[in-house]
Amino acid sequence: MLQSKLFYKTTKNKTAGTESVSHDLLVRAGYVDQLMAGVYSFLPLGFMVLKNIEAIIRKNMEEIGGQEMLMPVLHPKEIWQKTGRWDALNDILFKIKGNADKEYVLASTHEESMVPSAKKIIFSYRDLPFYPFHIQLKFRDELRVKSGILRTKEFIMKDLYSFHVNQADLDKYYEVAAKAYEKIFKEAGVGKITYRTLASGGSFSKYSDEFQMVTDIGEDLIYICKKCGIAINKEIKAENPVCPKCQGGEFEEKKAVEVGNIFKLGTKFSTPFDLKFTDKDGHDKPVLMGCYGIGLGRLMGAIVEASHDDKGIIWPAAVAPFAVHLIHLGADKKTKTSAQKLYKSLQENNIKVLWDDRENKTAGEKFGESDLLGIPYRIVISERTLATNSVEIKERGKEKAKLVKLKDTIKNVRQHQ
RNA sequence: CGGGGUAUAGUGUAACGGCAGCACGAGUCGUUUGGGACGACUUAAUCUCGGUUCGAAUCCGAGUACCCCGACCA
Repeated sequence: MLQSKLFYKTTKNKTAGTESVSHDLLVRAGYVDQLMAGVYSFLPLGFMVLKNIEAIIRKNMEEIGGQEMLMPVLHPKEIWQKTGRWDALNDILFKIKGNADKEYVLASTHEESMVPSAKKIIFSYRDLPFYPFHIQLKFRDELRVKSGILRTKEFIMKDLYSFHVNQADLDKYYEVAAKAYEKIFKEAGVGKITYRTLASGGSFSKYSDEFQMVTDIGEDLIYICKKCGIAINKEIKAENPVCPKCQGGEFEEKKAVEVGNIFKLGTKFSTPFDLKFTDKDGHDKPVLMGCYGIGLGRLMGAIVEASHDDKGIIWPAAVAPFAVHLIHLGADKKTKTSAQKLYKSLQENNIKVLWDDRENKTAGEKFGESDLLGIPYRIVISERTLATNSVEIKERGKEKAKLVKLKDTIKNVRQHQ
């Protein structure tokens, strides 16, 4: 991608009226654009990051048997009345009216549309288990939006729903899903600061597991067990003075943001929709369900909260919009030609590269913007480096740059990927 | 929804009740090119409605929007 053609604009000025770092940086660096409170566009750069996050999630869901599908956002009122959530979620549900005053819901989650589909597919124990998932927009009229893309009224979420013949099968799969979640956060570059956290199950069950990323802007307080590394949410800490996993008692208190949550739904939704199956013994039994969510935009914001410095964002390689930020300095033809060649060569080797091909920009401007954008590798090519047939490679977030022979550039970048 | 704050060019900020200015950005031309260049010219703003006043960006009232704190959530 040529930077001169990229649909974005950065600014040196701090975004007015923003408190959180991710909000400020993502706006300033041209990743997102706010349309109103809690509603954002993902500009090309931001969309690239979002798609990278999505790809990691999709891959891991498919690895545990997930089948991706797409569900409607526009729901009829009746299915929400059936589960009681037309009233229960009244505060956050967007209810809209169509022709002839017919009422609809902009879906805030998708059990209500998933279960009716399952009812047409699942009849026998032979039809179970199933693990459909989807990645799409959901709407919640949050009473208060917060911190840029960390809490919004419209957000992209992955939800996987699992259907089981009995509790043992649900319990087993729940652990499989939890492992997949740990893998997702690890692959997204935040595994070391994201903790599986025992939390309240809300209206679904006694307990659920949250995945909490430690950052100062976090809204939740979690207690991390120093012995085994799992955590407990403050909301249920009083009930669990010792670690429920290893019985250890020493905790470290941290602020964290919830980037994922998994629930055992049990029969919460199969009962109202009368979703049942015929078991081996010939009797009808209710299907047991689990649900497993991750907010993609929130994860993106949380990553920025956890990974930045005073100059800008520092993307983990797996989610970065580009692997390499190529910068040429100086106006001489030879430098630009060499940069052009390197750009082509990187592309031919399937290394995602953003080339700052702009003229009339000083080194300072290019470097400053590069730091703000946060692409993992910065490659500088200039008269100075070309004097030794080299380029300069610097990792974002590290102080030192190194000179690498031009012909070894690709190899060098590869090694670090 | 309760509480607090803010509202001026694209962005960030000034202006005692008396000529709306500065910086960045953007545009044209020229000169520049290793950490946020230089010169010349240009572009563009007082949230809305009402009130007070000779006169309102400024004071008052209402509305709206945004940010922050609380309850809730991915």
